[in-house]
Amino acid sequence: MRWSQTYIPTLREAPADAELISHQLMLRGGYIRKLASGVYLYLPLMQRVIDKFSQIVRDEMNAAGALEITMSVLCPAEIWQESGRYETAGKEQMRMKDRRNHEMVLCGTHEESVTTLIKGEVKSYRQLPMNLYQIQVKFRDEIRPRFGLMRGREFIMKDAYSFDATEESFEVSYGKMVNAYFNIFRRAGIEAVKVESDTGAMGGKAAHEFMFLVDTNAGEEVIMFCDKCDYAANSEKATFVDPNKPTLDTEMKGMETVDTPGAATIEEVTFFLKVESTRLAKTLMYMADGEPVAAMIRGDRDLNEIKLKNALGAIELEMATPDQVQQYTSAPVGFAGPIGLKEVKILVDPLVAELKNFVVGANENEKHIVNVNIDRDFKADLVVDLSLAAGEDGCPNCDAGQLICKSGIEVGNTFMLGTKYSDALGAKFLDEKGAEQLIIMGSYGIGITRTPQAALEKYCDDKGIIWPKSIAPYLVEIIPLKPGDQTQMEAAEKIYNDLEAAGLDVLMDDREERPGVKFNDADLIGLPIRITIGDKSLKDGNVELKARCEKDFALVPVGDIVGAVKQLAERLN
RNA sequence: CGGGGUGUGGCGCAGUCUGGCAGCGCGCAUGCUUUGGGAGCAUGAUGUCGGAGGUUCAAAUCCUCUCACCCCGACCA
Repeated sequence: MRWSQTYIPTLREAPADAELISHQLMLRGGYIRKLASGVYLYLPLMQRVIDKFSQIVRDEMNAAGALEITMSVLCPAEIWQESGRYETAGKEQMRMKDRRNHEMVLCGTHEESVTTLIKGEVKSYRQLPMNLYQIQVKFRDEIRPRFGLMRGREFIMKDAYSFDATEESFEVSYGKMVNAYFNIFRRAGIEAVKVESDTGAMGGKAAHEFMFLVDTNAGEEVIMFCDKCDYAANSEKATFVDPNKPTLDTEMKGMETVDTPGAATIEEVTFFLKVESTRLAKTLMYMADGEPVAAMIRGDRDLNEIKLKNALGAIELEMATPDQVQQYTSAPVGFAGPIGLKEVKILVDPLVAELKNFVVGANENEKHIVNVNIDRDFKADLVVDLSLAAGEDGCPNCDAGQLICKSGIEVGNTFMLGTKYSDALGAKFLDEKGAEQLIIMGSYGIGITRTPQAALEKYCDDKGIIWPKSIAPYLVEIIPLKPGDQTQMEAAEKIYNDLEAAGLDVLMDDREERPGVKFNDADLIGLPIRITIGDKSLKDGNVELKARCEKDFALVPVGDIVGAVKQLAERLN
């Protein structure tokens, strides 16, 4: 492709509303433009990136035995109502009515559609296993779209769905997908790690996420890693071994209400009462689907709202407002406790449940109660892990390990759905014995538009993008410094034709621009290899061959360029 | 939804406090010169100042309402 024949509108300055480096580079490099909040247009370079990454995904999915199909973005609301997700998806779901006033959904994922398809087709265990996938646009009315393609309201996703007759067969299917994912990200030049994750609104029994680890503030997820073993989990999901176990009293002491004037926070109370924060239980008031809930966490720990939400089976969970706290505890924020609470469900973290003689709020302004003991002084409705794992916590998987926090961008996910959707929508088959069984399902996503942008958080420098070669829009950029010069252009055309004939993707900057402009644009759009054709080296029959990620260039005779380019590409990421 | 902020030519911004000709840099067009890391000179085009209403002799500027966009939080299949 010649620069003059395509459309690469580079910008000297990034539009002011782009925060992330990757977002700025996408805009400045002429890859994308914004149409509305969370809605982007993909320009020619981006389209090529999408095509290249999609092709890698396609190759590996096909190699794993999955079949490509295309399902409609539109879906009748009824099957979402049947699966129950019409409720749980809530405002996240784009909806519309057709001209007959029929409710339709603009899908953000396709479990309902694909399960409806399968239920009409699969009748026998002989037809299983099966895996169907598509690469298609998705709609999610994100509460807060941001970071360009990282969190849009419309985006492209590869979504796959597996169908199996038995658990054993499902394990194999799931393993194939996990394996395919590692291949995909490796081939795309992106190092992704697999971590345990919460299942969220997808439901099912377990899930994993594939994370691209970054040092920038683009990481929307916090991942906990063990420094000794291979344990890795999203912080939403991570469990841990408590490293700060307090020494426990042997006997229960008598409960006593004490004045704690001005002491509402954990720090203030520990200072005032001169007790360790590990001997104090904080009681956090939440509203779960409109019902008040008290969650008790040891003073030194933070609550994991996902764990709380899951323990309650709640759809909506939010912290109680100060007014609600006053209403349910008869005290201002800071003095809530479990004793005397009425009509409030009490959930207690195990680290609190094991304590003896601990401190809680008294549900009375400026008062706390000391020497409180669970069961004797109050009853928990449920004792369940509610604590957020933190750095330096013990690893839940091995003895010696400590957890470490890292920031990551989710580029893929895999869900063990079990029979949630087949049950809800009635997708059954007959097994060998002629007995009716529910199909066991999995679903598997990869962000086609998100992943390349995520990669840019790492693959860039102060001049611009440095694409991994397999998802770069072109492999090579040729820069004839003087397009008006006949000798230079002859060399440029020969190189251009030779490279194209060798099947390599080439972009030639044939614009009548000054060298500085071309060099800067080349660095900005970030093609892996640059060939500069100028008088300096051409007088000896050479051109300059340079990798975007390296500082030095090599002189290569015009006739040897194809081999030299291939050789250079070989050692680039 | 709560908190903070921004809307002025394609992009980046000044002007708003204190009402008085709508400006600057880049980009764009034409010409000449220039040509190995974002050229110089000259000439030129491009704006319903986000929108609606109001105050005023006069509104980008003051008031009211509204819309869009960004950041933090909640949310995230």
